[in-house]
This record gives sequence, C-alpha cells and structure tokens, in this order.
Amino acid sequence: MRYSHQRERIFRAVSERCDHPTANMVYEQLKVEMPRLSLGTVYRNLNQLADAGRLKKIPLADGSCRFDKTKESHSHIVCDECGAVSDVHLPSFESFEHAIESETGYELRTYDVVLRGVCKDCRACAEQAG
Amino acid sequence: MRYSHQRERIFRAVSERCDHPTANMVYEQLKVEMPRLSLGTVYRNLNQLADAGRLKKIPLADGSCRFDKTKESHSHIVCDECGAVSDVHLPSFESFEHAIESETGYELRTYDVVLRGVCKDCRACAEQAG
DNA sequence: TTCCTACATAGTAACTATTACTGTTATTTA
DNA sequence: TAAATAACAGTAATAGTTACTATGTAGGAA
Repeated sequence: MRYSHQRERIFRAVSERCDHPTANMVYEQLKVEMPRLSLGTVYRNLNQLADAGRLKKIPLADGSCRFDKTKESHSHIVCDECGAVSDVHLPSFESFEHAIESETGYELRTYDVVLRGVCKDCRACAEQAG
Repeated sequence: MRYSHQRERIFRAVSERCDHPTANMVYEQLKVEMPRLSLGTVYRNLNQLADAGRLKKIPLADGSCRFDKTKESHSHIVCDECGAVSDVHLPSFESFEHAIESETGYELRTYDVVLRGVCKDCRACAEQAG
C-alpha cells in the first residue's frame, strides 16, 4: 500500500471526527480543500484502510456504511430518529465463542452488534412536541 | 392489513424454508407457480409482514436483507465464504440494557447481532483444497 | 347480490450506496 | 532520472430496494 496524499487526508478526516461519518460525509468535508477529490477515491481508500485495520467499517441496517477510528473494541448504537451513531461498550463474546462454534459448526471470525434506539436529543424533541 | 393471496404465499414461503431467504430468493421460488408475481410485491409484503411482526428482517453487512420466520428470539451467523445464514442463540442483552442506556443516553429499542465466520462445509472444502 | 372504495397488484422507472472502468498522474525503486 | 506500477479523477455501471401509475380485487354497505 503506497502513500498518497488523498489516503492520508481521508484517514485523518475519519480519525479526527467522532460522528462515524459515511463515505459521502468524508467526501463533502474534504472536497472543500481538495476540489478534485472524487467520491470513488474516498470509497476505495476507506475500504483499503478498513482492510488494513487502520479504520473500522460499520455496516448499518439501512444498507449504508459508517467508518470509525479503531481504538479498543466497541459496538455502536444508532438513533432510529436522526440516524446518529454513538459508541457503546458491550461485554465481549469471547467467553461464549466456543459454545457458539459448537452450536453452529461455524468457525467464528468476527461479529457486528448494532443496537438501535432513540438518542437523548430526539427524546427531548418528542417530549416537547407531544 | 387486508388479505391477499400473494401476501399469504410470500409469508408461507419464508415460514417453510430454513435458509433465511432474500426477497429475490422468495420471488424466484414463487414465480414458478405465480408467473405474474412481481418483485416489488415481494419486497412490499416482506416489509409489511416484518413491520407487523409476522416475519423478522435481518439486514446484513453487504447491504442485502434476509427474512426469517419469527420464533423465539435468536441471532444469526453468516458464512464469509458462501453467504449461508444460520441461527444462533446468544444470551440476551436484557441484563445490561440499563447500563447501556445510562452510558449512551439512548432509549434502547432493539438490536441486531450478526456474527460472521466460516461454515462447516466451506471449512471442509478449504481443507481439501489446501 | 351488486356496487363502492380503499388497499393491493404488476410493470416499470427511479433512487441510493457502492463498485468498476478508462485514461491520466504520482509514488517508488533501481 | 526513468521505468514500473499503484493511485487518481471522472464517468458509467451495478445491486438492492423503493416509488409511481394504471389496473385489479377484497370486503363491507346498500
């Protein structure tokens, strides 16, 4: 994986924000300073960075993907109202990994947990409205 | 929700098979006997049935969706090689629901857990090959 | 039983998120 | 510095799904 200015900026953009951006959000942010940047480049690099383990890819129920800086392992919770994505720490599955493997016959590689709910802001809105 | 022949057949098709079919798999199965069935009808009905709680919708990491009969609550494991989807029983999150809510400020509604690994068949293939 | 109306359908077009293709540009290494 | 090759921008294509429109059907009221 060879160096490129675009890749580095894309990596930094995701690392520096906390809202788990989509490819398009990264694109919108960067194209202000890099008008020739293309959306395909953003997708390609996000996936390469995820494959290389430098970023984490979070596929959501609606078919879109979010990207996150990799720090210690954690899961995500999505607001059903506004779509915000926040971090959440869950106990790991490691302790029942073996049980899962013998139940299913699968060799377990990884898992995605996406919780869904309503965030504080949206609950506040709902209360005011109703 | 009014009765329709199509809806009933779509429901039965999912209920009677164990491979967590996609909308398209249901469509392919039924159009043999119902040549005028349209894919849009399958999608619409699967989503309505899921909304009504008669089926469960399982959104996968690749952006596609699988549908499953609803029985007792369970999660799913997907084979990274062949895409097969199997059932798996996990301890529920109920016990830490409160902790999650206070950590995140979200009101928890539901969660999707999708495990990923390699199924027995694909591991057998890999062993033979390599 | 017949008529009415709302919901359902088939067929098609559109949409969203993403990936692939093509010719050009830039990084690396020799 | 020059050749090889990975990455780029721009565009076209794809997959999965949803929306639209005209026609058909379920199911209750007359």
